[in-house]
Amino acid sequence: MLDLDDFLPYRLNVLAKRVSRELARRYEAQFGISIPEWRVMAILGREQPLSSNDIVERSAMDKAKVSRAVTSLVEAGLLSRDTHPSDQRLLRLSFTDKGRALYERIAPLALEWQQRWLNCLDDVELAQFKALSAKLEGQLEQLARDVL
Amino acid sequence: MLDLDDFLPYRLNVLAKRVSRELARRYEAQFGISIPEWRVMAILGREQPLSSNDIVERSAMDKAKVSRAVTSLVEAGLLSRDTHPSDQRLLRLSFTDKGRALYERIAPLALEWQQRWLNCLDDVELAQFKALSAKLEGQLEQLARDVL
DNA sequence: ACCACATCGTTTCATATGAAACGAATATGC
DNA sequence: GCATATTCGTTTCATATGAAACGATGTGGT
Repeated sequence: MLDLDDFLPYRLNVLAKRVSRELARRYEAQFGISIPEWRVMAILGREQPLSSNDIVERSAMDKAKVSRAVTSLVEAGLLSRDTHPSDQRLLRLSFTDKGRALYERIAPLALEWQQRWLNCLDDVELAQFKALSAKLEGQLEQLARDVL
Repeated sequence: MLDLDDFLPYRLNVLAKRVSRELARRYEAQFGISIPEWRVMAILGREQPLSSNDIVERSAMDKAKVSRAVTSLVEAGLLSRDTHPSDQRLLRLSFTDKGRALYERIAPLALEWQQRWLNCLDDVELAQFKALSAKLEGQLEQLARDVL
C-alpha cells in the first residue's frame, strides 16, 4: 500500500522545503536577500565574471529567475552588470565592493549553519548521504531520459 | 570556501525539485491531477473519512493549498465533501467510486515508478538513506526551535 | 443565557514561478 | 554579403503560493 510517509519523493520534498525555509528566514531577515539572489552570489563567489547563462548552467535555476535575481542585486548595488566587449548579448556580472563584502559576511554564516545542521551526522554518515543523494540524482536523469 | 555543489540545502532542493518534476509530468499527463491533489488522494487512500485539517496535519501542506486541492478534486467528482454531523465546521472527505478507482490505478504506478528510481540503491543503502534523511529532518526541527 | 475566545475552511492579496513570446546581437549556410 | 537560424537576457502572462483576513461554527467561563 502507498504510505506517503514512506514515499521518498514526498519525504524529500518536505525535507528540502523545510531546509529552505530555515535558511531563507536567516538570509532574508539579516541581509535582505532571497534564496535565488543568494545562489547567484554564491556562484559568483567562486568564479567571476560570469554571464547570466553561466549562472543558469551552474545554478539549476531557469533564466527568468536568474534574470530577476540579477536585476535585484544590481539595483541593490551588489553586482555590476557590464556587457561583454566582443559579444554584446552577454553580460559580464561581477561583485561590486559592497557585493563582495556582503558575500564575505554571508558565506561563513551559511557554512556555519550547515555545520550545525550536519553535526547530527558523523563523517561517515555524511559521506554516505552525499553519495547516495548523488546516485539518486543520477538515476533520476536516466529515468527522465527514458521518457523523452 | 562555499561551493554551492557541496552545499547540502542547495543539493537537496535541486534533487527534490527534479523528482517532483518527473512525477508531476506523469500524474498530470496521464491523470490530470496535480501534486497537491495527488497528496490528498494518497492520504485518503490510507484513512477515510478525514477533515481538511486532518489532511493538513498529515501532508505538510498549508490549509489554503489543501482547501484548493480538495475543491478541485470535488469538482472533478473524485471526492465527496460532506459536513460532519456533530460539528459543522468540519468536512468529511472521502472518495467517490470514481475517486477510489483512480486512486487504485495511480497508487501502483507511483510505487512502481519509485521502485525504478530506487533500484539504483540496494536494500542497505536505501535503509541508510532513509535513516539519514530522518536524522537530518530531526536536527532541522531542533534548529528551528532554537531560533524561536 | 451570554460574551469572549478558539477552531475550521475559504478567500483575498501580494508575491513567486516558469513557459513562451520577444527584441537585440551573433553565427551559419548559401 | 545576405537571408535564415540561433543565442542571450528580459518581459509577459497565466498559474501557484502562503500569510493573513474572514465568516461560520463551537467551546468555555461566568
